[in-house]
Amino acid sequence: MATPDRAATPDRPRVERYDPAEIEPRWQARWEELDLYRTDLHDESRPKYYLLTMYPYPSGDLHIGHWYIKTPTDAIARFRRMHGDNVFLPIGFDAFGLPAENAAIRHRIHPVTWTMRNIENMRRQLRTMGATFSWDHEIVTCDPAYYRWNQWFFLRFLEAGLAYRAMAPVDWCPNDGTLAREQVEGADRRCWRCGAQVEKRDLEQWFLRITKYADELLDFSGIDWPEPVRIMQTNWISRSEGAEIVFRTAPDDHQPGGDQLRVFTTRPDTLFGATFMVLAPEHPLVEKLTAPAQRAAVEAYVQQARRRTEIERLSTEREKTGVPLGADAINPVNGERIPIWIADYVLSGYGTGAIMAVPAHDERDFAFAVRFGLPIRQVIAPADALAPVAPVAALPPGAGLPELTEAYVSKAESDVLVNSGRFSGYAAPRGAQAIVEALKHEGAGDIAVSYRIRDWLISRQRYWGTPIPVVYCERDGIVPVPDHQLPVLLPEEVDFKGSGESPLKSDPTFLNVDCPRCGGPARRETDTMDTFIDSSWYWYRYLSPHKTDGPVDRGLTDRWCPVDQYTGGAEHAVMHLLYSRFFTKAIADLGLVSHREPFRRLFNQGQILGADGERMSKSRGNVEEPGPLVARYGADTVRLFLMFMGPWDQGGPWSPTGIGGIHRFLNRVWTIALDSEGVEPGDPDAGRLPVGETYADADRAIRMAAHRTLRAVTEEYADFRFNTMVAHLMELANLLMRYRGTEAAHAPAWDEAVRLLLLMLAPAAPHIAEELWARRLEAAGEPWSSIHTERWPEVDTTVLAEELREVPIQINGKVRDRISVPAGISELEIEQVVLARPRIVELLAGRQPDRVIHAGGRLVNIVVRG
RNA sequence: GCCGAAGUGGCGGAACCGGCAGACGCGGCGGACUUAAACUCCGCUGCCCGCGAGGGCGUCAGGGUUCGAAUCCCUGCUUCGGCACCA
Repeated sequence: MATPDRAATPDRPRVERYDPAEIEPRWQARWEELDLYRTDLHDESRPKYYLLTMYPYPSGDLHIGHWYIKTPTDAIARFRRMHGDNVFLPIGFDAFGLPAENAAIRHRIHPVTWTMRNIENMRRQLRTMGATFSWDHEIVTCDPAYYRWNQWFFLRFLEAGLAYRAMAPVDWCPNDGTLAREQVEGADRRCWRCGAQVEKRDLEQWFLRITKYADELLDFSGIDWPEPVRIMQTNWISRSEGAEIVFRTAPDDHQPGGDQLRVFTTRPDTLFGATFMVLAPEHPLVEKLTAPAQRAAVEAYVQQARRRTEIERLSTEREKTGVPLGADAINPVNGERIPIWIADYVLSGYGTGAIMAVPAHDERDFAFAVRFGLPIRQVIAPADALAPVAPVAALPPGAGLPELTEAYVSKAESDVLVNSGRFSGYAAPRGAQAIVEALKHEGAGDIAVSYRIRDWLISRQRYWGTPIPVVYCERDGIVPVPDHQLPVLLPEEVDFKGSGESPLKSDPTFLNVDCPRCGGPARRETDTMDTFIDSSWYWYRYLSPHKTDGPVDRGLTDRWCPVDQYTGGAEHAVMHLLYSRFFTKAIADLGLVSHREPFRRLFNQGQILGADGERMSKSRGNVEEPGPLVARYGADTVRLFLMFMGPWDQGGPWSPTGIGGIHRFLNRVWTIALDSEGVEPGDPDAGRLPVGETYADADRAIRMAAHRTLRAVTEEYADFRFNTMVAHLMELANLLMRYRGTEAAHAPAWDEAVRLLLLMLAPAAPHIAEELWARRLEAAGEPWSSIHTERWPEVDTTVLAEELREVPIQINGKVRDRISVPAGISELEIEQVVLARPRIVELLAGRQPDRVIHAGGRLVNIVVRG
């Protein structure tokens, strides 16, 4: 601890030491008592600033990672407030989800109890950060007052055709039923509880039609988001343009043929090179087209594909597998019969679940053809391969082309079609166009767009989530729950043994209901919603958390949205942020909000890892708690240390090494502010101005340093560069420390520098800044007012204009000398001074400079030969 | 495999537009204060040569552009993040 009292002399009173444990709770209580940070959402006299930080999952304890995320966000809020903005910084809890349910199964504790206990704990811990959250707007997503609106949105989506039901595979354990992704463990995919082999099973589930907005979601104009996030979302959506082509099955001994087989291709120009077709094993026509002789092999393959672990299926290294159906398809462009195969490298979920295989021009098809001895026909060639032979169209098949040893995959516009009937000789892009037009004429194809993104599967076969508000009536089928019956409450008395089915099925009073339409017997939907639904609109609810006649307050969302700044982890770059954008667009189309993008600016902060470099988690035992550090150094030190560690978007492994340096810095600030007269007995030069410096020099140096620091720090806060911001404050403090006890410490410049230092420190280390501010006011006999309601100071540019600039002088790019020049001196003048310097004259040794380069007055480089 | 980010002292990192490499902090060394220790304060601290003034070498490796490159370009290596047979 600092012991400035060591410097006490009989004439001067002892100065108390810096004691964060006393200061911090006192100010936190005071701020709360004064409602200092309550945001008046209806105050229109100031510009609004909606600052959103991703709401935490209430895992139980706040770890150092939460501080790393939230603390700089709080500094931003305070910084904006000091600029006169009306800042809204809400907080809440992402309270639904699997961990609560797992706790229920493992420890026989109800998810409600577990969750609410954790939230209580985290609320208390969050307050120790000294952050300015608007607690009066808190939301908790497992509260029926919140999730009823999930249900309400779902019903609106259902009406609008944005929600629908379809079959989809889930991970299924024979003992424990449906499993979430985290419940499937290990490379061989075993159940987390019983260890049984997990398989895929098809269930009817609910989807939201996010694909309807695919094109709009690719458009990021008007929002300021990090490039990597935009790229990730763009890749996730993956729009590809091409054609859909209709093949027909050929008649044979077993079936009459004529069935349509639609394929999507980005390369219709390669149609003549299609030598076989491949269907996904799940393709609906597989059953019908399979020849009796192939039936056993096909069924075995389909079975195998279903059981295959994801790891295997995802491996691109794996050798291609597949089975012929024993049926043929007819190529619409030339009437050629080609065999139909099934193979798991064709995905049922993308395009049409079927492809035309063009082995000459697709690596995967090439590998497959080689493996199974299927023909490979080159139909695209680089222009120069054919140059000597003309006309191309007259060539016999394959003439002049070397045999392919690998697929020729090229997007060169100069490529030419060969072996393609009347299209031979066309340049590839024109060939593609011509072939599609020809197909279109015959109703056998058209241009088409395909997306990688799938509709959003929101059904979860779990308890701890929002019940999906529909019932299944024996007579009326799917019936939505009417609005006035919302919320459909989660029943409390359910069975968490976790065996087989959703706990919701174990409660007959929940399960069995009267049909809202006919009053007859009906069964409730027992699936709950993906928790990403909760987080897809929570920032709207923050504005009016207690509203009962609708999910959002139109007046407030119009005024406060879109969110000005969103901060959160990059792990949400795709799912959460894409779903949120979708939700906003969807509810804009429903007329509920009047903007189409939720977050104007996004910043991804990095992640703090455990000391072992791994993600912090209880199971790894590498969770770092801030509690002991706060107890030892205080919240301000911990806040500042987290900001100082490195760039905020970088994160990294946790190490408290160096936190003492921050604490020493705050001690120095304390000393500077309260004990400017004191001198350090350990410093031989203490109390004396540096050699050769006059009082006026010192005064100017202090003023200059303060304003230079202010200029830098202001920019650094605005750009979230907190690490260098802290470094600049340290530099200023170090400089002031040198003048402590000298006559310069009595001057107005000193006083102003201290004042600026405290104001600049206030957003980052709010408690110590407030304490020292209060003491200054008291010493000056002025009434107290909080430093956090002060205006951010202005840089005095006239001070900076007096600055002397040090200019390095290089000879052939190496620094050999330096001179001090006043700002505004001309290049010619500089050059004259430079060339007269004894050291430069000596080093030039009579040689004439070839060139003298001036880098905007920042540097001089003399270029000389030899 | 593809897409993205990044490689700088013993460590975290700084250098924002191509212009002083290593700010600031940690650690280390030396010193002051102290009966002593802790605390605090002061000085030094990239590597090599030199008593010194000073010089040489240095930003993952190799090449290039430039008066000048950590920064731009090419090739390669390593690490991290995302996606992963998307027709």
